[in-house]
Amino acid sequence: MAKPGEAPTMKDVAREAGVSLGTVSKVINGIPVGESYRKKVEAAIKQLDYHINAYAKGLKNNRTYTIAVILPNMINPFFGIMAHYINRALVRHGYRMLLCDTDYDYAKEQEMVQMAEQNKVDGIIALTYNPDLKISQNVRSVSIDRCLGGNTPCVASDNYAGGRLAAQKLVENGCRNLAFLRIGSALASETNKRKDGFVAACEAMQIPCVCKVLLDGTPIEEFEQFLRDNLTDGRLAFDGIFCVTDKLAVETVKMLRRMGQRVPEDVQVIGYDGLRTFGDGDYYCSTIVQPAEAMAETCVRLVLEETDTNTPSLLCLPVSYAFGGTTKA
Amino acid sequence: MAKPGEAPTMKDVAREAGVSLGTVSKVINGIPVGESYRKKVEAAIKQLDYHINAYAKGLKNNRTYTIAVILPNMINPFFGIMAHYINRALVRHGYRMLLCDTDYDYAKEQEMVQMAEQNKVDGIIALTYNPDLKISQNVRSVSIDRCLGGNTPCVASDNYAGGRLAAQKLVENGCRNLAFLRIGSALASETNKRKDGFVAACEAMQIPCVCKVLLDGTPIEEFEQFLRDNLTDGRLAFDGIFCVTDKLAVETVKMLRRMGQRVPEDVQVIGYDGLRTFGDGDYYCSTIVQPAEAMAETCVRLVLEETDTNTPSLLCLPVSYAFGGTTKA
DNA sequence: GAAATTACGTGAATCGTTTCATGTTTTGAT
DNA sequence: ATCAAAACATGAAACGATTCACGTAATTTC
Repeated sequence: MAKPGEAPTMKDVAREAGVSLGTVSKVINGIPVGESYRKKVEAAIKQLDYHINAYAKGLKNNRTYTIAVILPNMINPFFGIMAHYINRALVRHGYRMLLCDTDYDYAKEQEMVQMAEQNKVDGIIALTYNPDLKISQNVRSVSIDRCLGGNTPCVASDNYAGGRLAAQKLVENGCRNLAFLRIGSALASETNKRKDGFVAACEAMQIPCVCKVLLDGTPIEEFEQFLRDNLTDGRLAFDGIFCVTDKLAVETVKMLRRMGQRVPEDVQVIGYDGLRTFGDGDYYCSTIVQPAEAMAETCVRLVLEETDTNTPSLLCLPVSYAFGGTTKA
Repeated sequence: MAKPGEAPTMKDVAREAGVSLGTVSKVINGIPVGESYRKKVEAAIKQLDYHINAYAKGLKNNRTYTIAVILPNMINPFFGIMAHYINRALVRHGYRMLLCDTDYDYAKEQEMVQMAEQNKVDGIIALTYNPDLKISQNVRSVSIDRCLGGNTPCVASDNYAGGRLAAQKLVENGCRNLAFLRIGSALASETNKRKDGFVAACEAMQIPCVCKVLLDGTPIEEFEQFLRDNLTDGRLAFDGIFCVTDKLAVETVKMLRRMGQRVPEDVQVIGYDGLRTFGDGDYYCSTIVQPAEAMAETCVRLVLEETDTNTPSLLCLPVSYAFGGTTKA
């Protein structure tokens, strides 16, 4: 060993094994080398407990095998699930994940993108609702659920089809007066298409449909007010509600029950995301299931692959419906 | 700019600004430098859109401002919450988080520790149930909920006090026949103390208490069998159950209801963790709340601080009780 | 106003890898 | 036995940032 406290370097290994630096490098990188040499080097590596210095390697190779994943918040189970599957796919490809939880802070988010660029990550996967996020063209990037423009392809669930599916299921289950509830950013995101698909399906089926959209940050109580405004003699004007997320659906069910409505007997509710309690239990509510694993794998494939002019700028993955007790079926 | 495609280096900045490398370095690191020089350098940096290369910096400084966080699975909300607060605390200290989701795979976990060591992270925070995890003494480390020995201090909620608190609450609420349910690793972990505290409190209060412990991987149905074995004429032998996690508590409530028991009227159930739906809604069940944020901050403080011989090897943070509908209060 | 002192910018050396032109050894053919 | 070709180990240079011994210019002192 070189100095007791210091980590050994390739030079130490070379000295210990009695070979040259280049030979050690070859052994480490699996480049063919004479049998006897390889054995000597391997012995020395074990002997010194040598670990390669990823920073020196990254400096020389200009590759770090690290992908930055930027998302708003890890407490929200949907983001946790995405992070899990993205991590799994990255590890399978020999990459690591630098995870940046932005805490829904746009400034922090932009900082983290810069940090990622400085860190010379090999790519960025961003799940963000920040409309102004700027990602350098020099680094490979993929976004989830929001198109960022530039060279950044976007992976999303098929929000439009999901909206349609929600409407169809509600109508199949006997609903004749529908409502759509959404809370979120005012800006165009793929998420808006949930509404578009829902409304389009309602029109096609000639079913009346009311939309209530709140801006991010509005207290959730405004929905309760909205619902109460549509209540006459204990009867709600809607018998089917599509909520833009499972989280909102769960809140809505609570509000409805507070108002004396029975779910699903009086009103049926469908959410969007496909979340389950603890990841593997029941669904929180009847829901349109996002293909989280497929989305994660698609992101990873895109961020690692060479892009060409044929790379689509938006990839929509198919959704499905899952019964979760807040509809009749 | 040097070459069109290449990222500019400090050398390019120096040339553009007409100063030396050392001056550029000083400006970047906030070391005082003549006003006119600083301005020239700052202009050049903006002009070239220069970003420091974190790998060259890491190589030279032997510090990367990156902490590896190892946890079993990001889908489990408790781990997501811990990751969130750990990330927040790290960012506040100017550090980044390399997150390793091991998917409950011990081999992968050990690999990730090695990867972290290779990557020259400045420290490791590990939340693991692997009894044999080896962490090099050369890297600062902190564990959560399981003491790993060596130089790795452990941060945990006060599991023993939590167990006692659960027993006290159940008895306060009128229970006179208690049970403890646990599923998990056979090996000693801090988590075992939940049982110890619970049992000790029962003895102190002279309340009978039965423990049922299953090994990891056992199908959950075995608990149902256990409960049915304690059912005579529709009456369960227990009127209060403490489950080792909220997840198990939720499953247990489901089983009890399937068996025709009313919760909390016939049987009261308390879990452990303090999880809430979507992070900010209601508790899943009545529960002993782990101080996740305080634990995260303690971990970060420990992993960044210089250790000395006075550093405790185990830090237990206080827990609290939260009502979540599966007890009478 | 000259010498001494301070202030500060400079650039070569360094961190631990990888790469490639070079040199040495081995192999095989004649 | 000799030589050409192939095979393969060698180590200096390079990646980009930091540091520190050095040199130059500005300031102070008597």
